[in-house]
Amino acid sequence: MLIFELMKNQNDIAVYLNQHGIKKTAFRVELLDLFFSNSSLTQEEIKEQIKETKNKVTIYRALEAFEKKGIIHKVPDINNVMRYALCQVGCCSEEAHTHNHIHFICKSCKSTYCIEEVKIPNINLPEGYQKEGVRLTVEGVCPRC
Amino acid sequence: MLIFELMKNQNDIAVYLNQHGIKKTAFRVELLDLFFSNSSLTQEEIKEQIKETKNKVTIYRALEAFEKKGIIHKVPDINNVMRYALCQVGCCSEEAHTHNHIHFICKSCKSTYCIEEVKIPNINLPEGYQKEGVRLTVEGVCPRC
DNA sequence: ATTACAAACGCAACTTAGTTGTGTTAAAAA
DNA sequence: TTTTTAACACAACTAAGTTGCGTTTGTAAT
Ligand SMILES: [Mn+2]
Ligand SMILES: [Mn+2]
Ligand SMILES: [Zn+2]
Ligand SMILES: [Zn+2]
Repeated sequence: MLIFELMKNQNDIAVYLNQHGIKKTAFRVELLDLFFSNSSLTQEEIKEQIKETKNKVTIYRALEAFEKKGIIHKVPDINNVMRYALCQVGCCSEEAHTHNHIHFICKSCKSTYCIEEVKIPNINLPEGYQKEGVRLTVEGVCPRC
Repeated sequence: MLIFELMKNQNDIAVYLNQHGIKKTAFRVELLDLFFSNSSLTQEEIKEQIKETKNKVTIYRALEAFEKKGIIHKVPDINNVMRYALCQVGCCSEEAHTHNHIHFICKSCKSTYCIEEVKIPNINLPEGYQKEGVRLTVEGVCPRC
């Protein structure tokens, strides 16, 4: 289920935040709202589009809180800049992030997509390696470009 | 074939650099030599261990040259810091990097390994996505830890 | 409604990765 | 030996991300 099917208005967003133990400040409501219309965001892009604050620290601390509560997750960019994207509803929580989808980065428009339809295949490592997490990123051209 | 089987002494290293159109300066010989004894290196780690220069720019430009010539390749770190590792002999060149192995990052000792034995599986993307490159990174604990 | 507490905010100051330009040095080709 | 060009060093810069601290504000208890 996609999260934005649940979010009809600002009030729903505030409730969603409260359910995750996050206070509904004007900025954090606006930030979560912004994630509904963007497949992924960098701190920079957020600063450009958000009205409620221009403070980098405030943005980073909100992102940190959202991630810890299982609302968003990190996606490494093509240039090693961190991007952030929504988690599926019910997928992640304060206890653990459980998604195992791949990420697609468009070389043309620089968008980053969470491709839920494509799961990360099982990887068999050589003797002695203990696997704890896997990241799989595909680069190329997205359908819109 | 592993590159360090070929490199018996400093002179072999110099020849190898020249074959790739890179001048044999004391620093670049020392740098290439350093890669033989390290599974991967960051700019920072290089600066700590190299005697011939402490200049960040010199290091970055050497890494850039090595990568362009197909001698080393980039590996994104767990914290989005770039690491660098040797390419297999005959695998890559000035024309193209052709490796498709996975990378393993040890959470304990922070080492990054190129695991040549494990190839990146084929990924089938949804309609409309054009694949150009794939990165697969596994995090966990390495055999030595 | 008032109060009390913790979460969130804003500001300043900092660290570190990575880049760009320019003049100088030195390796290799002519 | 001379010429060419890659490589180097230095300074100055951009941008990501972090830390500490005093202030403000949301929320829940009284
Ligand atoms: Mn994702
Ligand atoms: Mn590798
Ligand atoms: Zn695109
Ligand atoms: Zn290890």
